[in-house]
Amino acid sequence: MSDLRSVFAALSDETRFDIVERLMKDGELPAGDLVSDSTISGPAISRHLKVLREAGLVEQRAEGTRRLYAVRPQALKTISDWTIDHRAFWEVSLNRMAAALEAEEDICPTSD
Amino acid sequence: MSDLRSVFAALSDETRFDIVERLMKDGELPAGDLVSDSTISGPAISRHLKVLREAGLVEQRAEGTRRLYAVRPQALKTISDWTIDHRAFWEVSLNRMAAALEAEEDICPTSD
DNA sequence: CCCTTATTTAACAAATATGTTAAATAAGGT
DNA sequence: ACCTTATTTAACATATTTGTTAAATAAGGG
Repeated sequence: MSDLRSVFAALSDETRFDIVERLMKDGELPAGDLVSDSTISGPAISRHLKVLREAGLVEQRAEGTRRLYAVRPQALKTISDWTIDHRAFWEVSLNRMAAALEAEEDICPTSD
Repeated sequence: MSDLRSVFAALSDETRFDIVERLMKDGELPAGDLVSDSTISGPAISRHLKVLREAGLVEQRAEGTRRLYAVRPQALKTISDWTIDHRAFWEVSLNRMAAALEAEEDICPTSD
């Protein structure tokens, strides 16, 4: 799977999305902390972390018996770059829509 | 599923990702054109289009017997906004990594 | 060396996703 | 009304995903 698509696949799952947001907020955390936060089992979290690792969304570092996980900023940049690559399409479209809305207001103004 | 996560889920599939890129490149297209471009069956494409619609990634417009599909720019903006919301995390991290790399170069310079 | 803690792997069941073909629906032309 | 074209829905098989519990692995302490 392409880098970008596997990143999207990884983030489409709620558990994994929450893990990524948590790691961005709190920084590097041991797997155990992510398990305690979650309602699902350790093995399930462990497999989610593997999916995130394989998608390049997180990296793992050993410290004694613990495994510390952190978000790889490059993965976020990959997504950002994709939106930027297509900005010409969507930003222009949104502006045009806003303008059309304004023009409509002139014809049939609302309370605000 | 949250808006953002269902957008990610929709884009994690290659067929759907390709459809979205095609529609951004060429603009509004009838379902039939998307079928002819693809190696998979009409019904399969039709179901992919439904997933994209339900995720808010595309919108459908009827014109006679044809159904014209187009990417909804808001969906792209939703993704862009998410990366921007977290830019403080990933951009700073990347800069720090670049700086660390530079510092290392000073200690053990390479051929370039 | 054994015990505890931290984490992953294995084995399996249930749910979800994706493709296929055949049938249904809808619009338009003759 | 009937036929053609465009698209979707239905029914079904298969593959993938995701959760569970039990067992395996790895590091460190006594």
